[in-house]
Amino acid sequence: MQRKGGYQTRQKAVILAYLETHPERHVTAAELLHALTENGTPMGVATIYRQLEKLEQEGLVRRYSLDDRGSACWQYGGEEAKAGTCHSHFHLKCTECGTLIHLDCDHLHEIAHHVASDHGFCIDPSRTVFYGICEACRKNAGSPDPETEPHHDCCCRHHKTE
Amino acid sequence: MQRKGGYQTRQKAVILAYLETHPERHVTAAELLHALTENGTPMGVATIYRQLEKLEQEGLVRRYSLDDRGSACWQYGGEEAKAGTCHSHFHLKCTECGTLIHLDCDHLHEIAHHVASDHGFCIDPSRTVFYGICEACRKNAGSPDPETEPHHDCCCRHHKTE
DNA sequence: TTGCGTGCAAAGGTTTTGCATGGCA
DNA sequence: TGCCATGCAAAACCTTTGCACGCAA
Repeated sequence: MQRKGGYQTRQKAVILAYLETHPERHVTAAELLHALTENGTPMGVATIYRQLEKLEQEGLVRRYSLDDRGSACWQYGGEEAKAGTCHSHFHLKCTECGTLIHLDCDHLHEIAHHVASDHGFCIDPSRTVFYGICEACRKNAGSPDPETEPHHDCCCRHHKTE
Repeated sequence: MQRKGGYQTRQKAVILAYLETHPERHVTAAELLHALTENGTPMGVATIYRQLEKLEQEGLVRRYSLDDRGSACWQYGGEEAKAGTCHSHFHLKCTECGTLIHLDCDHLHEIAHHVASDHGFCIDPSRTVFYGICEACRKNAGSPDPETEPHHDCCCRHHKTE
């Protein structure tokens, strides 16, 4: 195995370490810059972008475009992070309040299979984000919509972050 | 009904006309700028963004964030465009070649229902894009992956654009 | 006439790039 | 020693904003 990942530098180690210790977070370049500066290990913005790109190519981190517009963000977890945090499930993002819901649900995996087998398209769950309105915001908006009222009889796990 | 849409200006009409005549396209602000300039009806970038924002608020056009990063794009079709082009189905975007696939599939609508009823989250199909690898690119990459080889026994309609 | 819409240019934020220097192997 | 990585600053992009003027109603 030759030069997998190029040179070993302090900057690369620090970035990876940060992402590793926050496996559930989707971090933007700006947040990373800020966090590492406070961390006592400041570095240039260019370095952050360049290293994130490399780490992504190595399969150690994933890049997302969660914000409707604006900045991209990254998260630890590739093939080598089997213990798995977010690469196996889907994300739901509320366009109202911005809440990000992690949803690990068999129904959704079924869909991915269907699309792959019947439409020839391999969905990448780690890059796909469902946009819509979350439960809380729908209730705040005063449109409970009984037909879609949750009845919580599903075994699927889901939790929120950010 | 008062001032629905404010003043009637040449610029607004031209933008809307362009989107109306290309209902299947997802157009970026830059493309619009270029097209309208060639069209003989040039206008400032700021006007384009401002009008697109208004048209979106009026429900006449939809805003998407299709590109992994970079620019947003817009498409004709809101509540008033019932004949419907893209607001009722899902989009699959190939991260390899950029192809955008429009997929109108019952399985997917079923999923949306499941997520709504069991997880309390109302998915907005018009804003949700599935990322992954399309059939053509998977074959080019030389990884046919027999388990997910398409067998085309699905009645769902799908077509490509852009 | 009133005030929204327009155009231009400047400013905003995110990401990329050029170039000289620094540091890993 | 040979390159790759870094840092800084400038540039590239997309989008928004300020301001004076134009135009719809």
